[in-house]
Amino acid sequence: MDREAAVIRWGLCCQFLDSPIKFRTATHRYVASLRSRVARRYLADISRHNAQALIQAVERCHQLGIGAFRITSQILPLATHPESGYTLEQLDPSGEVEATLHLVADLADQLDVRLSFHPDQFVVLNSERETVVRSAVQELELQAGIAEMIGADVIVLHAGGMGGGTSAALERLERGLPLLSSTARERLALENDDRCFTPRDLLPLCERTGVPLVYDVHHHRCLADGLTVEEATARSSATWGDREPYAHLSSPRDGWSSSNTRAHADYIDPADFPDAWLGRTMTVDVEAKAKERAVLAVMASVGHPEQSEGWRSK
DNA sequence: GCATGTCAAGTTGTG
DNA sequence: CACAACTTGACATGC
Repeated sequence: MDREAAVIRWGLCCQFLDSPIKFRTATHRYVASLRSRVARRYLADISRHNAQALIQAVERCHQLGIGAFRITSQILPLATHPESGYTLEQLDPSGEVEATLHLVADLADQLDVRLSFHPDQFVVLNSERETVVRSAVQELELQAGIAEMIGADVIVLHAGGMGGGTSAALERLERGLPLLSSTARERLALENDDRCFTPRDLLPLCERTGVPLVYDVHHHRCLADGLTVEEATARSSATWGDREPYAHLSSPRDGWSSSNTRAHADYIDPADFPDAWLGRTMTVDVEAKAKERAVLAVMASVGHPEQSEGWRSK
């Protein structure tokens, strides 16, 4: 009978610092200045480049012992833009990009690199404005489609705005869930943020709907709710059922006693790694500006806590 | 080559 | 009321 040892799966967010792997982006203003055939070729180039970069990213993570990778929302830049937008079929009629994305799925599976998405702040499923909700659904569906192709099992979303108060906002969020396809809905996870929604706010919704909670301990420390880190860890982990729980870790750039504790530091201060996470099996995305260097550093320091004395990011 | 100004989107909180 | 802060670069352009 083999029983897997409890272990943290460390995750890198979106980009590399030292490794020569770059994801390209595009701006609407520039694309709009091109003739349509040129624009399509330009965007097709970028999507081919980014799909290849994703293969390299998965390989590089594996080489470094990094077990998770968050994919940039710009992987297919402007895909959902009202004017410059496109479908993968239009952009890539030969299916080359799609074939590469299927290779990513095989590779990530083989190398055991967990892939996720994290739509950015413009994606607000609980907005009071209908048009905003519609574009949020559109963006989530796009990312879900890519997620399905590459085998990403998580799309992490902030709960959104607070218009009308916390309970009204949470109700709107819950009403937004059925607007999603099963592909998107099955991958959706919510994250506590540092301004509006705490774990205590979100856990009941997560427990009731089956949408798991990604526990961001830095946000929780910025916006406390009476739950201890231990309690929030246990309850959020439980929302993942049989799946591996997901959490976020970062350190404040200017320290915990500064006026701005929200900005992220280059590295993780080992003191910020919660004791409650020791001995757990979970994925921890490292949100730090020094990217893979920071992931490797925190892996080493948590693995050898006796050596972390006096260790500082700056 | 290198510096510069600009970039789709929402929401909150500060000045 | 206007604007920065979030994830923060990366891009094309102009010198």
